Amino acid sequence: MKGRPTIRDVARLAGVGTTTVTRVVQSRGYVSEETRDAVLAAVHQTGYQVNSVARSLKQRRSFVIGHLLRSTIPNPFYLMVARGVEDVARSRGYTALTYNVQGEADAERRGIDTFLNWRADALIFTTAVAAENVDFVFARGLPVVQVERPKSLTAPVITVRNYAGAYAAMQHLIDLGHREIAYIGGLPAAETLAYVEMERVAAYRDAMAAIGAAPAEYFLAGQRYLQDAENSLKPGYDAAVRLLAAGRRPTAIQCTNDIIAAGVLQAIGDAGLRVPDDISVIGFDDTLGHYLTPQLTTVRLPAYELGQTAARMVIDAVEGVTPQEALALQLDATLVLRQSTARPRA
Amino acid sequence: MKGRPTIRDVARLAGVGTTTVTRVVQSRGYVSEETRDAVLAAVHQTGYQVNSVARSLKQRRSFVIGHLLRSTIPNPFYLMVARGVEDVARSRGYTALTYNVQGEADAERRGIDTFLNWRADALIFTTAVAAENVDFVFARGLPVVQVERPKSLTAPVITVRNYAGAYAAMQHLIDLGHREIAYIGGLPAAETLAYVEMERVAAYRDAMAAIGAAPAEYFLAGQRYLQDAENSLKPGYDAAVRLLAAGRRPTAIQCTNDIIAAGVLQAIGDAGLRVPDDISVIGFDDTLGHYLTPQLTTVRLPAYELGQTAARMVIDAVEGVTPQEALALQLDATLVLRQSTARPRA
DNA sequence: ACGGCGTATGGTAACGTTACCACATGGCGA
DNA sequence: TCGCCATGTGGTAACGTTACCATACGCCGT
Repeated sequence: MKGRPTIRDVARLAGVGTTTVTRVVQSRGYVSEETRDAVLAAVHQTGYQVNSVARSLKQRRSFVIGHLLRSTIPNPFYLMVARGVEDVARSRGYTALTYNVQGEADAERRGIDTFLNWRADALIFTTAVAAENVDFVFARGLPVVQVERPKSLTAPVITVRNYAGAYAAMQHLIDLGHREIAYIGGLPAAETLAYVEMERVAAYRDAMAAIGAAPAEYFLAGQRYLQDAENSLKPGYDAAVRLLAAGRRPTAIQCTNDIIAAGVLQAIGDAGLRVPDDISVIGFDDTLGHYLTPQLTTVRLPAYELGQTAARMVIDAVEGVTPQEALALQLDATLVLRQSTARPRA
Repeated sequence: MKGRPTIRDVARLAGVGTTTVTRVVQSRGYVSEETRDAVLAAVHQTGYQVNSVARSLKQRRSFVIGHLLRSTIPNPFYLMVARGVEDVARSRGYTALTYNVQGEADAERRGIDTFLNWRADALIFTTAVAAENVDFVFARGLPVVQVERPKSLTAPVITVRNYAGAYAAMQHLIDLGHREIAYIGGLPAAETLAYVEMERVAAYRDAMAAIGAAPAEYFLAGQRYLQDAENSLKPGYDAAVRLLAAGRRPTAIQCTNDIIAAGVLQAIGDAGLRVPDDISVIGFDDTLGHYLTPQLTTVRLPAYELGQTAARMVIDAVEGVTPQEALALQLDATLVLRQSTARPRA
């Protein structure tokens, strides 16, 4: 094996200059039809393929979109975002490459360096870990966008209308006749104003206030409860146990995500109660809802669209269609009605 | 912004030659301590970072491990494999980059081309889509390994002991006293001899034969039932409905994966029966088991270890420690006992 | 005194591509 | 007739790094 054929091999075989081969391969510039055919034949015969490394060195760009995925807990959501990014990137002639960050700021930093050193054209953070990492990239002038949870307050971001989604869920419960609705959420870390949890809680509180009911909120112990499957279930379970043991039992529970809801469902079952007959449960994110018994009414995040939009934004910026400003986009979350909600007992 | 500092900028600032800078950056070769300090200071001052593109061009390799992920259905399993790959790659000085294939042979092909053009040092297929794609890479002499489901019969592969795992599950049911055990699986596409489904079915049949019981198998309609959440649940549900309607109801159902088991659980619930009191259910893969009600007894795949081992194999091959042979490794699957299995009704 | 070796450093030609310039031809309008 | 422009093609110098020499200085053993 003596190395892959280069553009010079092709040029020699076709009896043309290397420049002409480039022109054919990139299909731009003037090339007569016969020359093109000859070159294409030579390409075919040699099995030539561009060396992206050399090309990137010369062009000082790579047509690579770096995607930094947080994915602490193995969560299908991230995979769907990645798909959206990849599909758009591909359709516009770019390659999206994913770097898994596993929720660690260090790893995120390494990922950034990797992509920077590889001259990625743009970066996408799907749930950035550290604001300074995003800022660092943004400050360099590289097109960048944050998906879902903004960390940097200056860099562009595309988020979900969590408030509206959560409010729709609450409205659904209220319309069914519920008044005693509890909320189980993660403790808002308050790192960022727009932190999703905050929006979801706010919607809950506003909805309760609108019907003149007193809120009953339960928050799980902060950051690390979503680390792995084993530990992610227990907090929701425990919270529900406490809730059910309380004097005045709520008729419905709104959860800040499907994983918590799964724990809640199990606690309710273990207490000998039934969903939705005895108590309604509503989730968020639609990561598991479909698989649970009963199937969970939940709020679906537009994961795929989030990815698509993010990719479009950065590529537009790369190509100068849109100057990269600190804009913020929002996509709708949609309430998905399934089996875990019903009218309260009379 | 006039471009990033190059090795020449650093050399000039430190008052040395470019070669010396390289030696410092790569920390190999002879460099006196003072020179090193001077260079490091210059590196620091300029904020220099290697240009991986140029380096790869010169070295004709990239220290990149290309990871082709199938991930048809958003499945946490793939994320865990990816993590294993990345952790090992990182610890050995490589970067793992992931390309999502979405179950399409075309996309897989594009991913291969991308990595080849970028001079990746090795490729990992986590559940390859097409055998010829794997063979193509293998034939080129590039280190490569298939994870979980072998497609190519010649390229190295690392799989799970599905037979043993499935047999352990069966043994568990048998030990509990079950004799009437049904099996719900995907239709073995028979593309490859080692297709996981086949091993799992074989274990089921052998276990049934061992107790002199007649097997009762239900196969779902082939390939596409695992495409998305919406459609993936129904087949298992439907199969269970038919099963329950049959004259002689089984006391236990073994499912070929957790998703099917989730559908089965729902069907059993809708039929007014209880798990595990009326009927035991056992899953496979442990992708959902934990979240379902009742928590599913299932067979856990060593996803993370699979990824780690794959990365080690290819990197060993890259570094010539091990010549890349067509070897096959197997890792153990472990039975996880949870709440969905119990003694049959007396 | 000399050769050899360990240490230390620098110059320069690649790696494979493309940007840029140079050049050639032919047709067309002034 | 001349100049200009569209078309077509090729040579060559980069892009930023590292491999491979070449060179130089001590020190040590013989």
